[in-house]
Amino acid sequence: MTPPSGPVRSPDGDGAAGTRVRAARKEIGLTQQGLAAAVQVSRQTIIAMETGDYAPSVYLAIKVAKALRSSVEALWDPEPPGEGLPRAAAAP
Amino acid sequence: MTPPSGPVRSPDGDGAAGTRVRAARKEIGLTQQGLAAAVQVSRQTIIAMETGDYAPSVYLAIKVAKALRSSVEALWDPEPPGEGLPRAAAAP
DNA sequence: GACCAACGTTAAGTCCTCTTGACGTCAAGT
DNA sequence: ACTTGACGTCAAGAGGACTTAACGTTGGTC
Repeated sequence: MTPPSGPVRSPDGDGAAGTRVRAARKEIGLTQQGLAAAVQVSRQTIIAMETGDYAPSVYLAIKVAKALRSSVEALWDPEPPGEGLPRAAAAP
Repeated sequence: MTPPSGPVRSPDGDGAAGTRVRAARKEIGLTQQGLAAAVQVSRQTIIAMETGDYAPSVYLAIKVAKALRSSVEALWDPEPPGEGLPRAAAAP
């Protein structure tokens, strides 16, 4: 069975990252428009990011994490550190 | 002038992230197929990531960074830490 | 009431991230 | 010579990340 293609998305699809982004944004007192301006995207993009199951490009995620004084892993990692050791990569 | 839409990409478009991903992969002795299997994407995706100006989704980037025992910022941040303080976000 | 800021939804369009399949090249081993 | 593994390129297709524009709702102020 062929998996659907398209950008890799959150494994659980519950929009948890969007909730964390919104919380971090409010933590530093930014509006959605303010964050949008800070990272040079449209406000619609910020709304989609906060309200939906959305997978931004890594470059946008980095800009957002910096603007929110956080890190990409803190905002988007489905398995926060301490929840389990990284899976050992298979050797060739 | 309307900017072209589509995923946010590397600001300098020089494929530097791909070079870092490849170096990190070789550092731990993985083949492209091995990394592809570890992060559950196709080998073509890994090739595109390493050889082109490519902006993976943040979720794929996190999986790759973990498999390579690194971090998203280390592999994809165009401005590594220490190159400048984060820009202060505008208050509402 | 009017006005404003902030937010959420809808729509249509452009661009790119992924997928599979196939082919070719290179290097090492037998 | 042949075989195998590793890598890079090309093609076509599906899905979605972004864009602008517009509208509606909510809450606060005057």
